[in-house]
Amino acid sequence: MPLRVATWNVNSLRQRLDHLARFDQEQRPDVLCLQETKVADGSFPENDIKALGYENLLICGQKSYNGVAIASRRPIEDHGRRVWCGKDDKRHLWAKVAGVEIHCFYVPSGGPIPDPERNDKFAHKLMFLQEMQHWAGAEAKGRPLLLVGDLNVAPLENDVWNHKRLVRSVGHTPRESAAMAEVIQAGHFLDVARHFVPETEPLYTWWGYRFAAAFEKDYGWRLDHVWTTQRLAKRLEKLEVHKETRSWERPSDHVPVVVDLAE
Amino acid sequence: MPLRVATWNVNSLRQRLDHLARFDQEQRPDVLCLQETKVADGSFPENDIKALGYENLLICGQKSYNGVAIASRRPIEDHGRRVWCGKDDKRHLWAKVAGVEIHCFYVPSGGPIPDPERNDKFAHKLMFLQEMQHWAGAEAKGRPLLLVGDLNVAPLENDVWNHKRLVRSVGHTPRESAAMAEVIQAGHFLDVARHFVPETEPLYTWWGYRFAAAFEKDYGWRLDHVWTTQRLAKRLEKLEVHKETRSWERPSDHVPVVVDLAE
DNA sequence: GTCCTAGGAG
DNA sequence: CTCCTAGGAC
Repeated sequence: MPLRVATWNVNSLRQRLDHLARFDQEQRPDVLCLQETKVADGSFPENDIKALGYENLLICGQKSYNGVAIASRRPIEDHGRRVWCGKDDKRHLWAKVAGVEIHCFYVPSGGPIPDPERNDKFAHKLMFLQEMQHWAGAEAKGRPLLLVGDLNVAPLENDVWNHKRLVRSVGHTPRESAAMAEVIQAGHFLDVARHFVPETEPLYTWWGYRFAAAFEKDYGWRLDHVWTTQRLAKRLEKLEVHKETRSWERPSDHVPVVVDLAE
Repeated sequence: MPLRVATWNVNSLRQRLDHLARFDQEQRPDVLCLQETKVADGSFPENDIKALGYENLLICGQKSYNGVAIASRRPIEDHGRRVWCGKDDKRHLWAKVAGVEIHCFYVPSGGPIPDPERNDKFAHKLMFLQEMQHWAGAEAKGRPLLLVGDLNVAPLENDVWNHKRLVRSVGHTPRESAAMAEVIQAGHFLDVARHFVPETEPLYTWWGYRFAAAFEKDYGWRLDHVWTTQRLAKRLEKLEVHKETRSWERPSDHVPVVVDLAE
């Protein structure tokens, strides 16, 4: 049995408990990394998550915005979190499970305008990616580490439904793609989804709510990622993007991504 | 085939379209009188209601609060509405169907304190009932008229789950019960539900949301009423309170009441 | 569009 | 508790 890790931006954990239960039943991950839980720690639905069999919980949330959590069936051997850009806005958490350091990230989305001078949120996003780069070079590289989460960047042409149309849109600008490439380089990371699915094929994990037909027309973006350091690369067995959840009733705009690591 | 009329405070029509469809399929009323539609006329879900077979629609709504509607499978021969207490807050509508003048009312709920000096909403409710009394004596009496709706008064002891406890609560005060009795007297109305169900038996049409267990414990109130003038009394066939709808998913706090009039 | 917040109404 | 409004985030 491999170590199975899932990452999912649930867009409000309390609104997604049924989906989480169904997904869990169908995929049975060992570790669940959640983003955008949007719940203060005191209101976290601990019992619901434990009832699914996740006895080991790390939560790092706040009211309304952001928030991450890691739920594990297996013991958590070590854990921690880091504050990014001097803002404790609940975007990162890590847990060591079965010897693997699993990092759960929620990178800022970056606001509407891809210009750090005119848009503080975009500046925050770039700074966040830069801090990730420094951290990757200093701390991640060379360790048995899995980095997952909603990184809010679709770096490749086939990571969005229309590269030409979207290349000036936040999430797919060359500047963000370059920043993401630098994080990968600094940490010697492997982009696991693209390890299994060639760059020539479209691959998406997010379909917006705003256009009702976005999912039917497959107007998607690959914003959710799974990376490993080189030390774990040989243990990769498979990766699946669970697109079907996007057609469930009242879905998250993101779908879960599942990775299996041989033990 | 009798003329079947249903009254239902739906607590937002747009939130209750599925319930309405299910109720309609099971009971097939000829005329549907709705209260608390909470929708402006421009946003009324006309197509959904017509799709159920109600080709004849009267709507009288506004954004957010109140709002009434009459939907009929049979032709509407005449119709109208009256402004009560000088406030055009969408609480009344009437339609003549098969020779019967059907009046749909939504009486103000009356706020929390049963004192017109300290609570303008209670004063408004009492004034509304008084205007109904004048109207009943001047206009309703002696006509073939059916008055239905959420009257927001449970006038008898067994119209609430605990008379003693609730006798000082708005909706069950002696003052409101007396005001309602005066409307009935002025219009020579028959309280149809109590014509079929003895006053010694509890009979409710509303169970609040605030206590989760209100429905299971049967902490109900009879706020929704069906009255006829004497001229229609001999045509009464039956009355049913469709309590089962209160246990459907995401229900209104009120349940529909259905009356059959022989033709 | 679908979340979140808050306040108001019931 | 379940509606509604608005504004904000994504």
